[in-house]
Amino acid sequence: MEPLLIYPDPAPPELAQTLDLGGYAWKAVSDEASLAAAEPQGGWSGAIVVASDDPERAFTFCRVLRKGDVPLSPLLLLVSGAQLHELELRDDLFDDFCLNPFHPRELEARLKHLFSRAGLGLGDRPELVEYGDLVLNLETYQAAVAGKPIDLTYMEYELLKFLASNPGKVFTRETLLSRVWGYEYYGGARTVDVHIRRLRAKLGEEHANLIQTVRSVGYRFGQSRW
Amino acid sequence: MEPLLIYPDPAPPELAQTLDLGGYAWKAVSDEASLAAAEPQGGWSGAIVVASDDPERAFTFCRVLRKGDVPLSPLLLLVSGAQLHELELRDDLFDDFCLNPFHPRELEARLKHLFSRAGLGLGDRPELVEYGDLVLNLETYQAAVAGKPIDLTYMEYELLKFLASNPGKVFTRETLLSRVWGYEYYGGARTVDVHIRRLRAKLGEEHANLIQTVRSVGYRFGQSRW
DNA sequence: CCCATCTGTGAACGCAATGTGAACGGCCCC
DNA sequence: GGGGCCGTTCACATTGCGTTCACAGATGGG
Repeated sequence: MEPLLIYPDPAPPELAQTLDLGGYAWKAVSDEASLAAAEPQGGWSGAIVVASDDPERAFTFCRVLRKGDVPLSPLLLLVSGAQLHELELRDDLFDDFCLNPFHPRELEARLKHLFSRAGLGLGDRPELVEYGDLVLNLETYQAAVAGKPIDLTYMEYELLKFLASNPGKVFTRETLLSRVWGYEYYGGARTVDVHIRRLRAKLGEEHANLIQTVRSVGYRFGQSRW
Repeated sequence: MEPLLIYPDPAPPELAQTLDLGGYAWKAVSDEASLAAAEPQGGWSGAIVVASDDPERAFTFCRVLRKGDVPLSPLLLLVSGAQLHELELRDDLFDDFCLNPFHPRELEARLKHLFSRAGLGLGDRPELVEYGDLVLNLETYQAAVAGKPIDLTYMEYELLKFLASNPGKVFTRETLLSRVWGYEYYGGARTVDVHIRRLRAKLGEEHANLIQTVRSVGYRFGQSRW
Protein backbone atom coordinates (compact mmCIF):
# COMPACT_ATOMS: atom_id res chain seq x y z
CA MET A 1 0.00 0.00 0.00
CA GLU A 2 1.21 3.50 -0.79
CA PRO A 3 2.38 5.53 2.16
CA LEU A 4 0.28 8.05 4.05
CA LEU A 5 1.19 11.69 3.98
CA ILE A 6 1.57 13.17 7.44
CA TYR A 7 1.68 16.84 8.33
CA PRO A 8 3.57 18.35 10.02
CA ASP A 9 7.11 17.12 10.16
CA PRO A 10 8.13 15.70 12.56
CA ALA A 11 4.91 13.80 13.13
CA PRO A 12 3.65 13.69 16.71
CA PRO A 13 5.17 10.65 18.46
CA GLU A 14 1.81 9.13 19.35
CA LEU A 15 0.68 9.38 15.77
CA ALA A 16 3.88 7.89 14.43
CA GLN A 17 3.68 5.05 16.91
CA THR A 18 0.06 4.29 16.15
CA LEU A 19 0.71 4.21 12.43
CA ASP A 20 3.77 2.05 12.85
CA LEU A 21 1.97 -0.40 15.10
CA GLY A 22 -0.90 -0.52 12.64
CA GLY A 23 1.47 -1.38 9.85
CA TYR A 24 0.93 1.79 7.87
CA ALA A 25 3.66 3.23 5.73
CA TRP A 26 3.91 6.97 6.12
CA LYS A 27 6.08 9.97 5.42
CA ALA A 28 5.90 13.36 7.09
CA VAL A 29 6.39 16.68 5.33
CA SER A 30 6.92 20.05 6.95
CA ASP A 31 5.36 22.35 4.38
CA GLU A 32 3.78 22.71 0.99
CA ALA A 33 7.08 23.37 -0.69
CA SER A 34 8.49 19.97 0.10
CA LEU A 35 5.39 18.15 -1.07
CA ALA A 36 6.48 17.38 -4.57
CA ALA A 37 9.94 16.24 -3.56
CA ALA A 38 8.58 13.88 -0.93
CA GLU A 39 5.93 12.30 -3.11
CA PRO A 40 6.53 8.58 -3.51
CA GLN A 41 6.51 6.71 -6.82
CA GLY A 42 2.98 5.51 -6.60
CA GLY A 43 1.61 8.65 -5.02
CA TRP A 44 0.00 8.95 -1.62
CA SER A 45 -2.75 6.72 -0.40
CA GLY A 46 -4.13 9.39 1.88
CA ALA A 47 -3.19 12.08 4.32
CA ILE A 48 -3.40 12.90 8.00
CA VAL A 49 -3.10 16.54 8.93
CA VAL A 50 -2.57 17.53 12.54
CA ALA A 51 -4.26 20.83 13.15
CA SER A 52 -3.94 21.03 16.91
CA ASP A 53 -0.85 23.18 16.94
CA ASP A 54 -1.18 25.67 14.14
CA PRO A 55 -4.70 25.45 12.73
CA GLU A 56 -4.27 28.17 10.12
CA ARG A 57 -1.22 26.62 8.58
CA ALA A 58 -2.82 23.22 8.76
CA PHE A 59 -5.91 24.40 6.90
CA THR A 60 -3.74 26.08 4.33
CA PHE A 61 -1.93 22.81 3.88
CA CYS A 62 -5.21 20.95 3.43
CA ARG A 63 -6.21 23.47 0.84
CA VAL A 64 -3.03 22.84 -1.09
CA LEU A 65 -3.59 19.11 -0.93
CA ARG A 66 -7.12 19.44 -2.18
CA LYS A 67 -6.13 21.68 -5.00
CA GLY A 68 -3.29 19.57 -6.21
CA ASP A 69 -3.21 17.98 -9.63
CA VAL A 70 -4.56 14.88 -7.99
CA PRO A 71 -6.66 15.91 -5.01
CA LEU A 72 -5.36 13.94 -2.10
CA SER A 73 -7.93 11.80 -0.36
CA PRO A 74 -8.97 10.50 1.94
CA LEU A 75 -7.87 13.27 4.22
CA LEU A 76 -8.14 12.85 7.96
CA LEU A 77 -7.83 15.87 10.22
CA LEU A 78 -6.65 15.79 13.80
CA VAL A 79 -8.05 18.60 15.90
CA SER A 80 -8.24 19.42 19.57
CA GLY A 81 -11.63 19.61 21.15
CA ALA A 82 -11.38 23.35 21.58
CA GLN A 83 -11.04 23.80 17.84
CA LEU A 84 -14.14 21.96 16.75
CA HIS A 85 -15.84 25.20 15.84
CA GLU A 86 -13.12 26.00 13.34
CA LEU A 87 -14.27 23.12 11.21
CA GLU A 88 -17.35 25.03 10.21
CA LEU A 89 -17.37 26.21 6.62
CA ARG A 90 -14.32 24.09 6.00
CA ASP A 91 -16.04 20.80 5.42
CA ASP A 92 -14.61 20.60 1.95
CA LEU A 93 -11.08 20.48 3.29
CA PHE A 94 -11.24 17.06 4.90
CA ASP A 95 -13.12 13.78 4.75
CA ASP A 96 -13.11 12.92 8.41
CA PHE A 97 -11.70 14.26 11.63
CA CYS A 98 -10.55 12.80 14.92
CA LEU A 99 -10.18 14.47 18.26
CA ASN A 100 -6.65 14.93 19.48
CA PRO A 101 -5.40 13.43 21.75
CA PHE A 102 -6.81 10.39 20.07
CA HIS A 103 -7.38 6.81 20.99
CA PRO A 104 -5.22 4.62 18.74
CA ARG A 105 -8.07 2.25 18.09
CA GLU A 106 -10.37 5.06 17.04
CA LEU A 107 -7.77 6.45 14.67
CA GLU A 108 -7.24 3.07 13.10
CA ALA A 109 -10.97 2.52 12.78
CA ARG A 110 -11.35 5.86 11.03
CA LEU A 111 -8.52 5.11 8.64
CA LYS A 112 -10.01 1.76 7.75
CA HIS A 113 -13.41 3.30 7.27
CA LEU A 114 -12.03 6.03 5.08
CA PHE A 115 -10.11 3.66 2.86
CA SER A 116 -13.06 1.37 2.61
CA ARG A 117 -15.32 4.14 1.50
CA ALA A 118 -12.74 5.52 -0.88
CA GLY A 119 -12.59 2.13 -2.50
CA LEU A 120 -16.32 2.11 -2.99
CA GLY A 121 -15.78 4.85 -5.50
CA LEU A 122 -18.30 7.15 -3.96
CA GLY A 123 -16.28 10.11 -5.02
CA ASP A 124 -16.43 9.75 -8.76
CA ARG A 125 -19.50 11.81 -9.44
CA PRO A 126 -18.71 15.05 -11.24
CA GLU A 127 -18.28 17.65 -8.59
CA LEU A 128 -20.37 20.63 -9.43
CA VAL A 129 -21.51 23.69 -7.61
CA GLU A 130 -24.72 24.97 -9.07
CA TYR A 131 -26.96 27.88 -8.32
CA GLY A 132 -29.55 29.05 -10.76
CA ASP A 133 -27.89 29.72 -14.08
CA LEU A 134 -24.44 29.41 -12.58
CA VAL A 135 -22.43 26.22 -12.78
CA LEU A 136 -18.95 25.66 -11.40
CA ASN A 137 -17.12 22.55 -12.43
CA LEU A 138 -14.69 21.89 -9.61
CA GLU A 139 -12.75 19.34 -11.62
CA THR A 140 -12.03 21.45 -14.65
CA TYR A 141 -11.96 24.83 -12.94
CA GLN A 142 -14.49 26.11 -15.41
CA ALA A 143 -17.48 28.27 -14.84
CA ALA A 144 -20.56 28.94 -16.89
CA VAL A 145 -23.56 31.20 -16.66
CA ALA A 146 -26.68 30.22 -18.57
CA GLY A 147 -24.65 27.73 -20.52
CA LYS A 148 -22.07 30.24 -21.61
CA PRO A 149 -18.59 29.66 -20.24
CA ILE A 150 -17.01 32.60 -18.51
CA ASP A 151 -13.34 33.11 -17.96
CA LEU A 152 -12.41 33.47 -14.33
CA THR A 153 -8.99 33.96 -12.86
CA TYR A 154 -7.89 31.72 -10.03
CA MET A 155 -8.86 34.04 -7.21
CA GLU A 156 -12.11 34.97 -8.85
CA TYR A 157 -12.95 31.31 -9.18
CA GLU A 158 -12.09 30.50 -5.60
CA LEU A 159 -14.08 33.41 -4.30
CA LEU A 160 -17.11 32.57 -6.40
CA LYS A 161 -16.86 28.94 -5.43
CA PHE A 162 -16.88 29.75 -1.77
CA LEU A 163 -19.76 32.16 -2.05
CA ALA A 164 -21.81 29.87 -4.27
CA SER A 165 -21.21 26.98 -1.92
CA ASN A 166 -22.89 28.92 0.83
CA PRO A 167 -25.75 30.70 -0.85
CA GLY A 168 -27.72 33.19 1.16
CA LYS A 169 -25.10 33.52 3.82
CA VAL A 170 -23.49 36.88 4.46
CA PHE A 171 -19.73 36.98 4.82
CA THR A 172 -17.62 39.82 6.08
CA ARG A 173 -14.57 40.80 4.10
CA GLU A 174 -12.42 39.46 6.89
CA THR A 175 -14.14 36.10 6.77
CA LEU A 176 -13.73 35.93 3.02
CA LEU A 177 -10.07 36.81 3.27
CA SER A 178 -9.39 34.12 5.83
CA ARG A 179 -11.54 31.44 4.19
CA VAL A 180 -10.73 32.06 0.54
CA TRP A 181 -7.30 33.58 0.66
CA GLY A 182 -6.43 31.34 3.55
CA TYR A 183 -4.19 33.42 5.69
CA GLU A 184 -4.57 36.16 8.20
CA TYR A 185 -4.57 39.30 6.26
CA TYR A 186 -2.94 42.61 7.05
CA GLY A 187 -4.41 45.64 5.42
CA GLY A 188 -6.36 45.69 2.20
CA ALA A 189 -9.86 44.55 2.83
CA ARG A 190 -10.58 46.46 -0.35
CA THR A 191 -9.05 43.59 -2.25
CA VAL A 192 -12.29 41.75 -1.74
CA ASP A 193 -14.26 44.64 -3.19
CA VAL A 194 -12.25 44.63 -6.35
CA HIS A 195 -12.64 40.91 -6.86
CA ILE A 196 -16.34 41.15 -6.20
CA ARG A 197 -16.59 43.89 -8.75
CA ARG A 198 -14.75 41.89 -11.38
CA LEU A 199 -16.89 38.87 -10.66
CA ARG A 200 -20.01 40.93 -11.12
CA ALA A 201 -18.67 42.28 -14.37
CA LYS A 202 -17.89 38.81 -15.69
CA LEU A 203 -21.21 37.42 -14.55
CA GLY A 204 -22.79 39.93 -16.83
CA GLU A 205 -25.26 42.66 -16.16
CA GLU A 206 -28.08 40.18 -15.97
CA HIS A 207 -26.51 38.08 -13.27
CA ALA A 208 -24.45 40.63 -11.44
CA ASN A 209 -27.09 40.73 -8.76
CA LEU A 210 -26.18 37.18 -7.78
CA ILE A 211 -23.69 38.86 -5.49
CA GLN A 212 -25.31 41.35 -3.19
CA THR A 213 -23.75 43.97 -1.00
CA VAL A 214 -24.89 43.99 2.61
CA ARG A 215 -23.80 47.39 3.74
CA SER A 216 -21.67 47.52 6.89
CA VAL A 217 -21.46 43.74 6.87
CA GLY A 218 -20.13 42.21 3.69
CA TYR A 219 -21.39 40.26 0.70
CA ARG A 220 -23.99 37.61 0.04
CA PHE A 221 -24.45 35.23 -2.85
CA GLY A 222 -27.91 34.44 -4.14
CA GLN A 223 -31.14 34.73 -2.31
CA SER A 224 -31.84 33.68 1.20
CA ARG A 225 -33.86 30.56 1.72
CA TRP A 226 -36.76 30.91 4.06
CA MET B 1 -35.35 20.52 8.06
CA GLU B 2 -36.62 16.97 8.08
CA PRO B 3 -36.19 15.09 11.34
CA LEU B 4 -33.40 12.69 12.14
CA LEU B 5 -34.15 9.05 12.67
CA ILE B 6 -32.88 7.76 16.00
CA TYR B 7 -32.48 4.16 17.01
CA PRO B 8 -33.36 2.73 19.46
CA ASP B 9 -36.48 4.01 21.17
CA PRO B 10 -36.30 5.53 23.69
CA ALA B 11 -33.27 7.49 22.63
CA PRO B 12 -30.48 7.79 25.20
CA PRO B 13 -31.11 10.92 27.31
CA GLU B 14 -27.75 12.51 26.48
CA LEU B 15 -28.36 12.08 22.78
CA ALA B 16 -31.88 13.47 23.01
CA GLN B 17 -30.64 16.44 24.97
CA THR B 18 -27.79 17.18 22.59
CA LEU B 19 -30.07 17.05 19.58
CA ASP B 20 -32.67 19.22 21.26
CA LEU B 21 -30.10 21.79 22.29
CA GLY B 22 -28.69 21.78 18.80
CA GLY B 23 -32.11 22.46 17.40
CA TYR B 24 -32.42 19.20 15.52
CA ALA B 25 -35.77 17.60 14.96
CA TRP B 26 -35.71 13.88 15.60
CA LYS B 27 -37.89 10.85 16.11
CA ALA B 28 -36.90 7.56 17.70
CA VAL B 29 -38.04 4.16 16.51
CA SER B 30 -37.68 0.88 18.36
CA ASP B 31 -37.37 -1.56 15.48
CA GLU B 32 -37.50 -2.09 11.75
CA ALA B 33 -41.18 -2.88 11.79
CA SER B 34 -42.20 0.57 12.98
CA LEU B 35 -39.99 2.33 10.44
CA ALA B 36 -42.56 2.91 7.77
CA ALA B 37 -45.20 4.07 10.19
CA ALA B 38 -42.89 6.58 11.82
CA GLU B 39 -41.57 8.06 8.60
CA PRO B 40 -42.39 11.75 8.36
CA GLN B 41 -43.92 13.46 5.33
CA GLY B 42 -40.69 14.68 3.84
CA GLY B 43 -38.72 11.61 4.76
CA TRP B 44 -35.70 11.50 7.06
CA SER B 45 -32.78 13.84 6.78
CA GLY B 46 -30.43 11.26 8.25
CA ALA B 47 -30.09 8.71 11.00
CA ILE B 48 -28.21 8.10 14.21
CA VAL B 49 -27.95 4.52 15.35
CA VAL B 50 -26.77 3.75 18.87
CA ALA B 51 -24.89 0.51 18.82
CA SER B 52 -23.48 0.55 22.32
CA ASP B 53 -26.14 -1.63 23.88
CA ASP B 54 -27.02 -4.27 21.36
CA PRO B 55 -24.54 -4.09 18.48
CA GLU B 56 -25.95 -6.96 16.51
CA ARG B 57 -29.46 -5.59 16.42
CA ALA B 58 -28.08 -2.15 15.66
CA PHE B 59 -26.12 -3.41 12.67
CA THR B 60 -29.15 -5.27 11.44
CA PHE B 61 -31.09 -2.05 11.72
CA CYS B 62 -28.44 -0.21 9.71
CA ARG B 63 -28.62 -2.85 7.04
CA VAL B 64 -32.35 -2.35 6.73
CA LEU B 65 -31.91 1.39 6.46
CA ARG B 66 -29.30 1.02 3.77
CA LYS B 67 -31.36 -1.37 1.73
CA GLY B 68 -34.57 0.58 1.89
CA ASP B 69 -36.23 2.00 -1.18
CA VAL B 70 -34.34 5.19 -0.51
CA PRO B 71 -31.08 4.37 1.25
CA LEU B 72 -30.99 6.48 4.35
CA SER B 73 -28.01 8.73 4.62
CA PRO B 74 -26.08 10.17 6.14
CA LEU B 75 -25.94 7.56 8.82
CA LEU B 76 -24.03 8.16 12.02
CA LEU B 77 -23.18 5.30 14.32
CA LEU B 78 -22.63 5.60 18.05
CA VAL B 79 -20.37 2.92 19.43
CA SER B 80 -18.53 2.35 22.65
CA GLY B 81 -14.77 2.25 22.59
CA ALA B 82 -14.73 -1.46 23.29
CA GLN B 83 -16.68 -2.16 20.12
CA LEU B 84 -14.47 -0.40 17.65
CA HIS B 85 -13.28 -3.70 16.23
CA GLU B 86 -16.83 -4.63 15.32
CA LEU B 87 -16.86 -1.89 12.74
CA GLU B 88 -14.48 -3.82 10.58
CA LEU B 89 -15.96 -5.20 7.38
CA ARG B 90 -19.09 -3.21 8.06
CA ASP B 91 -17.93 0.02 6.57
CA ASP B 92 -20.77 0.03 4.12
CA LEU B 93 -23.33 0.25 6.90
CA PHE B 94 -22.55 3.75 8.07
CA ASP B 95 -21.04 7.04 6.91
CA ASP B 96 -19.40 8.09 10.13
CA PHE B 97 -19.17 6.96 13.72
CA CYS B 98 -18.73 8.62 17.07
CA LEU B 99 -17.47 7.15 20.29
CA ASN B 100 -20.04 6.77 23.04
CA PRO B 101 -20.15 8.41 25.53
CA PHE B 102 -19.72 11.35 23.21
CA HIS B 103 -18.92 15.00 23.58
CA PRO B 104 -21.90 17.06 22.40
CA ARG B 105 -19.69 19.35 20.38
CA GLU B 106 -18.07 16.47 18.57
CA LEU B 107 -21.42 14.96 17.73
CA GLU B 108 -22.69 18.24 16.37
CA ALA B 109 -19.53 18.76 14.38
CA ARG B 110 -19.91 15.31 12.84
CA LEU B 111 -23.52 15.94 11.97
CA LYS B 112 -22.66 19.21 10.29
CA HIS B 113 -19.83 17.62 8.40
CA LEU B 114 -22.02 14.76 7.25
CA PHE B 115 -24.74 17.03 6.01
CA SER B 116 -22.26 19.25 4.31
CA ARG B 117 -20.69 16.30 2.51
CA ALA B 118 -24.05 14.93 1.57
CA GLY B 119 -24.45 18.09 -0.38
CA LEU B 120 -27.49 19.09 1.56
CA GLY B 121 -26.23 22.50 2.34
CA LEU B 122 -29.07 22.40 4.80
CA GLY B 123 -26.84 20.87 7.40
CA ASP B 124 -26.63 24.12 9.22
CA ARG B 125 -30.06 25.44 9.75
CA PRO B 126 -30.16 29.20 9.66
CA GLU B 127 -30.11 30.85 13.02
CA LEU B 128 -33.39 32.59 13.44
CA VAL B 129 -34.97 35.06 15.77
CA GLU B 130 -38.72 34.72 15.60
CA TYR B 131 -41.63 36.49 17.18
CA GLY B 132 -45.10 36.11 15.78
CA ASP B 133 -45.03 37.02 12.10
CA LEU B 134 -41.54 38.41 12.35
CA VAL B 135 -38.50 36.38 11.38
CA LEU B 136 -34.89 37.52 11.47
CA ASN B 137 -32.32 35.39 9.71
CA LEU B 138 -29.05 36.10 11.46
CA GLU B 139 -26.92 34.48 8.79
CA THR B 140 -28.30 36.31 5.83
CA TYR B 141 -29.09 39.57 7.55
CA GLN B 142 -32.58 39.41 6.19
CA ALA B 143 -35.89 40.04 7.84
CA ALA B 144 -39.42 39.09 6.96
CA VAL B 145 -42.86 39.88 8.27
CA ALA B 146 -45.66 37.44 7.50
CA GLY B 147 -43.45 35.82 4.91
CA LYS B 148 -42.68 39.04 3.08
CA PRO B 149 -39.06 40.13 3.17
CA ILE B 150 -38.44 43.65 4.34
CA ASP B 151 -35.38 45.69 3.65
CA LEU B 152 -33.63 46.90 6.77
CA THR B 153 -30.50 48.94 7.06
CA TYR B 154 -27.70 47.75 9.29
CA MET B 155 -28.68 49.78 12.33
CA GLU B 156 -32.35 49.04 11.91
CA TYR B 157 -31.56 45.38 11.75
CA GLU B 158 -29.36 45.45 14.81
CA LEU B 159 -31.92 47.37 16.79
CA LEU B 160 -34.76 45.09 15.81
CA LYS B 161 -32.66 42.05 16.51
CA PHE B 162 -31.91 43.24 19.99
CA LEU B 163 -35.50 44.13 20.74
CA ALA B 164 -36.93 40.94 19.27
CA SER B 165 -34.42 38.90 21.21
CA ASN B 166 -35.86 40.30 24.42
CA PRO B 167 -39.59 40.50 23.84
CA GLY B 168 -41.72 42.11 26.48
CA LYS B 169 -38.81 43.90 28.07
CA VAL B 170 -38.70 47.67 28.24
CA PHE B 171 -35.46 49.39 27.35
CA THR B 172 -34.55 52.99 27.93
CA ARG B 173 -33.00 54.90 25.08
CA GLU B 174 -29.75 54.96 26.98
CA THR B 175 -29.78 51.22 27.35
CA LEU B 176 -30.50 50.74 23.69
CA LEU B 177 -27.72 53.11 22.74
CA SER B 178 -25.24 51.26 24.87
CA ARG B 179 -26.36 47.77 23.90
CA VAL B 180 -27.02 48.26 20.21
CA TRP B 181 -24.79 51.14 19.27
CA GLY B 182 -22.01 50.30 21.72
CA TYR B 183 -20.94 51.33 25.16
CA GLU B 184 -18.63 54.08 24.05
CA TYR B 185 -21.28 55.74 22.02
CA TYR B 186 -22.04 59.40 22.74
CA GLY B 187 -25.05 60.43 20.80
CA GLY B 188 -28.41 62.00 21.16
CA ALA B 189 -31.18 59.88 22.53
CA ARG B 190 -33.41 61.06 19.74
CA THR B 191 -31.47 58.87 17.37
CA VAL B 192 -33.27 55.92 18.87
CA ASP B 193 -36.63 57.52 18.23
CA VAL B 194 -35.88 57.98 14.58
CA HIS B 195 -34.78 54.40 14.12
CA ILE B 196 -37.82 53.15 15.97
CA ARG B 197 -40.00 55.19 13.72
CA ARG B 198 -38.38 53.83 10.58
CA LEU B 199 -38.68 50.33 11.89
CA ARG B 200 -42.37 50.80 12.54
CA ALA B 201 -42.81 52.16 9.06
CA LYS B 202 -41.04 49.20 7.48
CA LEU B 203 -42.89 46.70 9.62
CA GLY B 204 -46.06 48.00 8.07
CA GLU B 205 -49.13 49.50 9.60
CA GLU B 206 -50.37 46.11 10.65
CA HIS B 207 -47.29 45.21 12.63
CA ALA B 208 -46.11 48.62 13.74
CA ASN B 209 -47.53 47.90 17.16
CA LEU B 210 -44.88 45.24 17.66
CA ILE B 211 -42.82 48.09 19.02
CA GLN B 212 -44.58 49.96 21.76
CA THR B 213 -43.74 53.25 23.36
CA VAL B 214 -43.57 53.28 27.13
CA ARG B 215 -43.87 56.93 27.92
CA SER B 216 -41.12 58.44 30.02
CA VAL B 217 -39.27 55.13 29.95
CA GLY B 218 -38.45 53.81 26.52
CA TYR B 219 -39.58 51.11 24.10
CA ARG B 220 -40.78 47.55 24.31
CA PHE B 221 -41.01 44.85 21.67
CA GLY B 222 -43.94 42.49 21.61
CA GLN B 223 -46.59 42.07 24.21
CA SER B 224 -46.06 42.53 27.86
CA ARG B 225 -46.49 39.41 29.89
CA TRP B 226 -49.27 41.07 31.91
C1' DC C 1 -58.14 73.48 30.18
C1' DC C 2 -53.29 74.77 30.04
C1' DC C 3 -48.71 74.03 30.23
C1' DA C 4 -44.61 71.21 30.61
C1' DT C 5 -42.79 67.32 28.85
C1' DC C 6 -42.28 63.63 25.91
C1' DT C 7 -42.65 61.54 21.34
C1' DG C 8 -43.58 61.42 16.20
C1' DT C 9 -42.25 63.33 11.77
C1' DG C 10 -40.04 65.17 7.72
C1' DA C 11 -36.08 67.10 5.92
C1' DA C 12 -31.19 68.17 5.71
C1' DC C 13 -26.41 67.40 6.61
C1' DG C 14 -22.17 64.95 6.59
C1' DC C 15 -19.48 60.96 7.04
C1' DA C 16 -18.26 56.44 6.18
C1' DA C 17 -18.81 52.41 3.22
C1' DT C 18 -18.68 50.98 -1.35
C1' DG C 19 -18.05 51.42 -6.48
C1' DT C 20 -14.78 52.44 -10.01
C1' DG C 21 -10.82 53.27 -12.95
C1' DA C 22 -6.07 53.04 -13.12
C1' DA C 23 -1.52 51.94 -11.90
C1' DC C 24 1.96 49.15 -9.65
C1' DG C 25 4.56 44.99 -9.18
C1' DG C 26 5.28 40.01 -8.99
C1' DC C 27 5.14 35.87 -11.70
C1' DC C 28 5.35 32.84 -15.51
C1' DC C 29 5.89 31.79 -20.31
C1' DC C 30 7.33 32.76 -24.76
C1' DG D 1 14.73 40.07 -20.89
C1' DG D 2 10.24 41.45 -22.37
C1' DG D 3 5.40 41.19 -22.48
C1' DG D 4 1.10 39.64 -20.89
C1' DC D 5 -1.58 38.04 -16.96
C1' DC D 6 -3.27 38.76 -12.53
C1' DG D 7 -3.50 40.03 -7.64
C1' DT D 8 -3.14 44.00 -4.98
C1' DT D 9 -3.30 48.76 -3.84
C1' DC D 10 -4.43 53.57 -4.29
C1' DA D 11 -7.09 57.77 -5.32
C1' DC D 12 -11.22 59.52 -6.39
C1' DA D 13 -16.36 59.39 -7.24
C1' DT D 14 -20.65 58.02 -5.53
C1' DT D 15 -24.07 56.54 -2.63
C1' DG D 16 -26.28 55.02 1.41
C1' DC D 17 -27.72 55.94 5.77
C1' DG D 18 -26.92 57.36 10.51
C1' DT D 19 -27.42 61.49 12.93
C1' DT D 20 -29.24 65.81 14.03
C1' DC D 21 -32.48 69.51 14.12
C1' DA D 22 -36.80 72.04 14.16
C1' DC D 23 -41.33 71.66 14.65
C1' DA D 24 -45.79 69.38 15.20
C1' DG D 25 -48.55 66.38 17.72
C1' DA D 26 -49.55 63.68 21.84
C1' DT D 27 -49.79 62.85 26.70
C1' DG D 28 -50.57 63.60 31.37
C1' DG D 29 -50.61 66.25 35.66
C1' DG D 30 -52.51 69.94 38.21
